[in-house]
Amino acid sequence: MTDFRDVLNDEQYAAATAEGGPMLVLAAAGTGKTRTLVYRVAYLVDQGVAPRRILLLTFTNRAAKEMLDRARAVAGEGVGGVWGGTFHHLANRLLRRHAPEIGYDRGYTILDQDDSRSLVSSCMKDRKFTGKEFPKPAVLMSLFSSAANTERPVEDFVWKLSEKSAMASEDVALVCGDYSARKKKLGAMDFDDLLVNCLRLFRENPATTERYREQFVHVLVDEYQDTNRIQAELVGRIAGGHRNLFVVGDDFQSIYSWRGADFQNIISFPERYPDLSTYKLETNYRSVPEILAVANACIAGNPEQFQKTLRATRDSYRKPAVARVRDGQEQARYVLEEIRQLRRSGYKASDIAVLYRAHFNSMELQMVLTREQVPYMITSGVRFFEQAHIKDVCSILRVLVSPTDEMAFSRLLGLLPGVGPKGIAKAWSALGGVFNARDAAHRKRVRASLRPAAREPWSAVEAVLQAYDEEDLSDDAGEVIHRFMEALYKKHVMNTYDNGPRRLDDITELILYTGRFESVEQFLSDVALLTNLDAEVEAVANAPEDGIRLSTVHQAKGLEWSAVIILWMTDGMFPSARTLWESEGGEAEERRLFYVAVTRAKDELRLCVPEVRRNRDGTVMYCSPSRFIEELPPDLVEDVSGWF
DNA sequence: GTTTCGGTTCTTTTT
DNA sequence: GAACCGAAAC
Repeated sequence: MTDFRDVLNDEQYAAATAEGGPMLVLAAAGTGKTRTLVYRVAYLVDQGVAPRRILLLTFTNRAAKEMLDRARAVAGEGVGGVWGGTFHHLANRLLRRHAPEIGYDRGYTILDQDDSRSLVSSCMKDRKFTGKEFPKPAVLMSLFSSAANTERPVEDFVWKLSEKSAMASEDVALVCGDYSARKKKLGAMDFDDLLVNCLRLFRENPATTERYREQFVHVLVDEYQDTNRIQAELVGRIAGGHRNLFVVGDDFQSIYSWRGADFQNIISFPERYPDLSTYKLETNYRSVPEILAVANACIAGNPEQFQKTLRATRDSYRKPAVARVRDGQEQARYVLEEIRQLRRSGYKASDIAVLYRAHFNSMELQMVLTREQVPYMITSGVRFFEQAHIKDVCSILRVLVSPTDEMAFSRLLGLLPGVGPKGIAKAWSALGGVFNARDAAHRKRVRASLRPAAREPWSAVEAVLQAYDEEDLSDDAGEVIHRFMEALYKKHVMNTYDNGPRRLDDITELILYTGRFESVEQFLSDVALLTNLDAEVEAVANAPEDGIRLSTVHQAKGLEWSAVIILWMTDGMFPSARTLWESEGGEAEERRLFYVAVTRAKDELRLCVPEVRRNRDGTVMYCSPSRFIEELPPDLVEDVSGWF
């Protein structure tokens, strides 16, 4: 058995082996937060707590998996029984069991962002809110989400719409109501519904609540500063019995308020739990002192935070560099040159990351890296599981599992040649709003409603649907997808996309990925909740060659690299102009985001400051350097401008 | 009457 | 890219 004292410092040890009750661990960046959580889990298992009575809530599935894997290495196989995952996963798991208690069917489908958006779009069209003067569906969607996550009426958020918007606040509420009704009719929940409904379950059903309160003797929450109000209440209720609530977080790294996260949750934690014990982790093992000096300086001015100062343990090295470049092109060339330099001095490609505020910030760099054949990895704006081709092949599974899933049906039928919106609507009404793909009569009815040119390809799809029962494929999602690909989809991809082969590779990956699921239902239930980071873990594991990592700062949270280059440090980009005017605490949050970016770096840090931004029409826009650069004491950084 | 195709415009952050 | 719009093609 491991002696925890040998592997943890005093701060970490105190937290990991504490007795119980409410506990707040304030863990600054790079101070071994994950390590502490891992050993906390291992310690509890070691102490004889049954793993199934431990609940570990994390921000991503990747984090949960990593922690449990590491805890297993310390405390043995028993750790496998710990409940670990994201809030959405927990909610989904509970609702699959208890949905009927709040008036839902157990087999509800989960709408991902893409599905939600098109459903909102369809609601807007029904009310004739179409045209340039109306907000985009995605914008309305975000209002609905804000309302759901704060439990306030949607009218409270219409101020976020542009003043030119033609939508009155009653109209917004109307569409919001329609959207909820449509979801109910489809038997579907969006991401927010999962949380909201899970909370409803707890509020309305004391018996169920009691059952889980009893089960979970210990509740551990990672990244507590990024929980929203619903999540905080969920945690509070579920841990309300045994009151062993262990929350870990860093208010400096709260960067999700636009998604409803309320860092008051962590700030006011001591008031809500007066009997808590607090632990601070401030010893940083990751970064050289010069990088920590920049991190400490940039965050110091933010209001309302727990005072923490990163203490360095590593030896002095070089100062972070600020490179003032002309424009995006020059920035890309600078980054390329720096990457080559770092490689020459011995860093592996996978030791280097380029971080930025928004995905489109990396376009120029991507072009340069591609041209120069520098391998790189990127998780783009579109999530793996929301790409068109992935959703296309999943639609046949969805149709098999849920007869009321109109969205999947539309998607599937739209793949047939010569079938568009009208053809789909005709078929759906011929079916009377229910398509049971496993019923031969239903399949025939679809066939009859199709125009002749589409019937032949539909027969091929029918054969796949038929085989589902006949050959009992309900435990093999991969096989269904494979057959569908052969029957129809391969041809479709090759005719539709110029990067067809790559998309087919993705699908092959997906088929492999289905192997870990026991049934089509289980696969579908999980797939909507998988993030691109989760998918990427697989991709990276399978990739023979490593590359430079390109990432948004948000996606880089929790990760670290030897060398980090940050792009577009200009006012308007970083901090983002929109955030500044859209929300009150915008600047403070952007500053925390910058803090997160800086603290990803172990040895080398470069900050790029372009002077101008080129618009599409060729005009240039002058940019002032980011206020985050300007407010740094000049002696903390080295100016390397003019290297060219 | 429908579907498809080609051109144009825009791009914050994510479970 | 992908969403949207108008025009060509079926």
